[in-house]
Amino acid sequence: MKRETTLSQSFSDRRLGQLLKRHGMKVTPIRLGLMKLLRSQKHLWSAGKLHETLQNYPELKGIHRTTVYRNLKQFEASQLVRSTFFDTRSELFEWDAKHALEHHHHIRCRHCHAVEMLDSCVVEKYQSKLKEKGYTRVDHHLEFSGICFRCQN
Amino acid sequence: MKRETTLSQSFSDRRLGQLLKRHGMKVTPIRLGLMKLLRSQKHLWSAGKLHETLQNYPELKGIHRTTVYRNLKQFEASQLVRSTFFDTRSELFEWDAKHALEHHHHIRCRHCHAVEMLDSCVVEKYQSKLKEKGYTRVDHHLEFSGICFRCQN
DNA sequence: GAATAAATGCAACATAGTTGCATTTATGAT
DNA sequence: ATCATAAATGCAACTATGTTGCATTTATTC
Repeated sequence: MKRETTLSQSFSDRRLGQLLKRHGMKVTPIRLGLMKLLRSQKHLWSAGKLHETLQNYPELKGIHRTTVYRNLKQFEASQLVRSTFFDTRSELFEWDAKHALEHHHHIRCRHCHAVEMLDSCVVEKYQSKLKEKGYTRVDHHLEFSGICFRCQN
Repeated sequence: MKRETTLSQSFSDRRLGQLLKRHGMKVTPIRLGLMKLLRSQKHLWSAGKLHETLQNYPELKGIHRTTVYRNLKQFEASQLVRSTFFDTRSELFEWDAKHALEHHHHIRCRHCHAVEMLDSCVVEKYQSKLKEKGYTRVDHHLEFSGICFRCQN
């Protein structure tokens, strides 16, 4: 058991390490841990939750919040993650190392806070109208919320 | 001059006071000041900006942040204001005492931060699709940004 | 294995907002 | 008009989220 875990981890680490180097970042245990968490869950980690969860890795216990924030900023600059926000106070990050995620939005359950990814965007076409109003580089932020089927009373 | 100002103020105060009472709130100078600011500008005040601006009224100098936050919460509960947020960290409030504002969104200039109100919503229809996915009470948050014509280099 | 540039930890700070509690004020009843 | 009372306000402290400068440690390159 120990062997498999180690093996698969080191295989994974190698690929993630390459990714970091390709973007001019050094390969550190914290970065690898962050990447694994971000990648493991389809979407949307907050910096706080990532920091908290990393403490479960014994070798990463005690790492500093600041480091998590700084690494997330770098990941974002290198487009390894994208960020968004709901009406929570914190920025949320999702893994997109392969730039494979098309422009999309999410719906979050206001009860259990589960997030689901949505595949289309109804807004993009509308943006041309805003350009007619004189705006350039128009962008938008759109997120949905509701009560998911699991949480219907 | 003094007379007109006082007169118009007291007329305005009376109407605003009625509004407060109708919603079970006492009529206080701070509340009247907040309402006037919110009402005076078409849209979107932050709590901080409201607090700062109220200090210009000599009779309101020194009021406490907490009071502004609490009053805004109450206004929101009474639907005298609506709140939204962009990617700024703070919640923004807009006056809607008459519930006359139809569901709408805004576009904000990423350079000068000016906000313009938009009159239509392309998203509402789409929400029925989300209900088909099992979500109830579906809502959305949508805001646009761009560079307005005044800020094109 | 040493040099060096980057990453991390740490303390301090910033911003936005909240909470409990004591004091003050607005209001309705007398 | 005054009083009782509930609500509003001020204040201090606290929370959450994030940032910055600087000293120390670590990953990488030679």
